[in-house]
Order: sequence, then structure tokens, then C-alpha cells
Amino acid sequence: MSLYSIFCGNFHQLRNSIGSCSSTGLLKCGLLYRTVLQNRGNKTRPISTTILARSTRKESKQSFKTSRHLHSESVESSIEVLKQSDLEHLKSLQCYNIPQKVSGVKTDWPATILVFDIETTGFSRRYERIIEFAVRDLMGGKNSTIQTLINPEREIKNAYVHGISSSMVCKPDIPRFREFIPILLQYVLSRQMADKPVLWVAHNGRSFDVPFLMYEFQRSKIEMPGDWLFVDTLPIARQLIGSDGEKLKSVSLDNLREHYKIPLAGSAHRAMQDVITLCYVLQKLTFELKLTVPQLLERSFRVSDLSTPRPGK
DNA sequence: GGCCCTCTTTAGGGCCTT
Repeated sequence: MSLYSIFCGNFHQLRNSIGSCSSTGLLKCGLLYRTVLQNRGNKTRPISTTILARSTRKESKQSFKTSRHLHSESVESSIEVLKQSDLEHLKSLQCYNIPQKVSGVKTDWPATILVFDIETTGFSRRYERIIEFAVRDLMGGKNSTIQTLINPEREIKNAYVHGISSSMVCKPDIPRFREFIPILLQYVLSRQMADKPVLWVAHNGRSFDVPFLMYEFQRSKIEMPGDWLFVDTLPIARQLIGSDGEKLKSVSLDNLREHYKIPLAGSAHRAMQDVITLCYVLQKLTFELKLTVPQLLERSFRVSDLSTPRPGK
């Protein structure tokens, strides 16, 4: 099975999903939250988040609100992800002649493919923290996306990069990463197929996103599921430099987006925007290089393949 | 930090991620 054949269905679904958002402006998901509740004695605690993008780009400034109420059985989140103008822009995306029908059924897929991205307080996985997390299941459909701010419990000095300031996240109603992990685990379980792995996809994931994730899990003293596999699109993109060097001189996500003429939806360097970009870039890369899903799985790695952090760090 | 390239391999610089 080629990845492109999967994308044929999923990017149509992605487009439809984005289109459906434009009518409501909201994505809603309900997730069990028992682990957190156990830790907090079943107390109800409202969590709300308001985000404004970087002020230097007024024309693309976006906002969304997240509200979540922890309850004895469930937690609900409402996320206004994009402005109407951004969504109309997304709807105009050309989907590379993707057929209208979904090829295959979910149970035929060899893995659940989750494209994710993080924003952080800096580059050091040891000393910096995650402040935003976004993920999209390529299968699409209801509850296929999660996006949230994270409280790093420290000052943010690189707000000029992503527009996320200390005042936006360093407050009690923004979840810390250890509080977000149960939500993430429940989300993955809701997307995972029986006896099949989860394949996480990130750009420069091996050196950046995955180590950050690993450190956050270790600091939270929660073990990462053993069937989580990761694939890095950076070395895949580098293969194109060898075969298409005249056209592709840089393999940054921004350059890949420009190379493939993918319109920028909202502000770059925000987690969900980069996830959406990477979804399209992944489709183009695997199509050009004729990469199948099994080949992608062969290139995957586990957190145990990465260097282990020193205790207490 | 990991990977890649070259003026290389007993090394060093640049890219990529925020």
C-alpha cells in the first residue's frame, strides 16, 4: 500500500474537515480524564486558554479559546482554531488531484499516522519546555485533531518566534505537560487500531520534537507507550537535495512549503499551522520518492533508540 | 543534538528544530 493512496483519502478528508470547521469555527472533542482526576481527588477544575498570535503580523493574527472542565467522567474541550479568513484560504488549497473517494478502510492501514509539532521555550530539550502541542491524525474525521497551550512554569524569552508569551501560558488555567499527558494518551488510544503501531511524524523530529517529548514524559514519571514509533521528515527531504538539488537547496519546513507552493495558513511557527503544512509536505515527499507506508515504518525509530537523559535533568 | 558535507575521517562547519 502506498502512502499516497492513503493520502488520496485523507487529504480529501482533511480538506473536508477544514471546510467543516469554517461553518462552526469550533472543533469539539470529549476525552476521558480519569488519570488526572485520580491525581486530583475528583475535584472539578476549569481550564481555559486564550491565545493571540504574534502582534507583528496583524493581518494574520488569529485567536482561539480553549475551555475545559475536569469532571468525574469526562472532559470537554472547545477550540476555535482559525479565523474565517484563514479557513477560506485553506479551502482554496489545491489538493494535487486527490480523488474524491477514500481508498481502503481504516482497518487495512498498517499504522495510525499522527503528524505533530511543538512550540518550545528554546532549543535545549534538557533545559527548555514545551509550550504548545498540536497533532492531526491523517485519517481525519471527528476528533482527529488536538491543539493546546502548555504551561511551562517559566519565563518565555522567545515569544518573538511564535507569539506565545509568558502572560498567555504561565497561569493556573493552562495545563502543565504532566496534566496534558493523560489527555494525549487517551487521544492516541481513541485513534489507534488494534495490534497496530502508532507512527508519529515530525520535521526534524529525531533531534528536536521527539527528544522534547521524551524529556517531558520522563519529568512526569510516565512511561511512553512501547508501540509508539517516530519518523523524521528531515532526512526524507534531504533525499530530494541529491536528486533535485537545483530546485531544493534547503529542507526547512518553510522552504519545503514554498517549494511545493503550499499557501501559508495563518502564522508559521504555531504548532497547528506547521502540522497542516507538514501534512501536505509529507504527501508530496512520499509521492516524489515513491515511499510506501511499510518503507516509512522501516525508517522509523523508538525513543529507546535515542540517547537516555541523565537522571534529575 | 543529530545529521550531512567537505578544504574529511585523529575535524569542523552548517543546517534544522524554538
